[in-house]
Amino acid sequence: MAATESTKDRLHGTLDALVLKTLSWGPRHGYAVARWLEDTTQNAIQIEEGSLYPALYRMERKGWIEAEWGTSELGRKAKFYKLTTRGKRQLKLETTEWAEFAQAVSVVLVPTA
Amino acid sequence: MAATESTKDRLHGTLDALVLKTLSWGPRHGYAVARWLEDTTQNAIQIEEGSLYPALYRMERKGWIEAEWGTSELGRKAKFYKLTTRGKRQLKLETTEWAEFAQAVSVVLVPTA
DNA sequence: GCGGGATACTTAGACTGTCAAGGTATTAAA
DNA sequence: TTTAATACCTTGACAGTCTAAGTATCCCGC
Repeated sequence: MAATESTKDRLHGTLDALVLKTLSWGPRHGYAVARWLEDTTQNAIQIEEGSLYPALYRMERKGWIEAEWGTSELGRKAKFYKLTTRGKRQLKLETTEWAEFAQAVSVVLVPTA
Repeated sequence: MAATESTKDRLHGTLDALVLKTLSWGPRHGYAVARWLEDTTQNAIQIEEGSLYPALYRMERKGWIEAEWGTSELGRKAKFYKLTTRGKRQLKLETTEWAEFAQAVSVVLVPTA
């Protein structure tokens, strides 16, 4: 509700890159990934759990990340994900693509120049 | 194929703004909208017809644009769309949202600053 | 005058990724 | 003992994109 209805749609095809980038700072469990993204973007980006966990499984299947059970900072059971080599490559690729796409959209939407 | 598979996904929730913006320069028919966007972005943004026309119908239903049959520059029957007042408002809104979203994503992906 | 290519619109169907909303379990605080 | 925060998981719905196929017109070259 807070963010406008359509804001969510924009995550399409970008969520993966955001999660990969978050993990590039070191292993984290899912919940922490979501918190970190919200904090870092001052809630501009909010990730629903129903989007996050499926995304993590997806990326694990693709070999971009690896999971391992551990203990969270607060002493709770948690699954820690870490970036693989392929994940790093993928992150690099998606970052470039995002930059190009964002640039193109900006050219259209804000052409005042 | 040319653009990576995920590039397309990024259009999600952005296509409307792009089309509205295109029409803000004056009425155009669908085909011309697609051409203009491709030209302006040097093919970084490619719009499939199966996405474009449904998007136009959707926005017409929402009252953001209005259609009128006319004749194209090449003397062919074509449906010209023009922005309504509500469409202009919507464009403004989506432009702002896009800027915020893109900013947030950039903060995450390119934090080197 | 005939075929091919660009123009221009339409629609059906599949797919994918996000979301909402529910659930489990543990821990700490109230 | 009840509440809230942490942490994970799952189901089902939905929306918007894509692929792919079709219609029709017009122009050009041969």
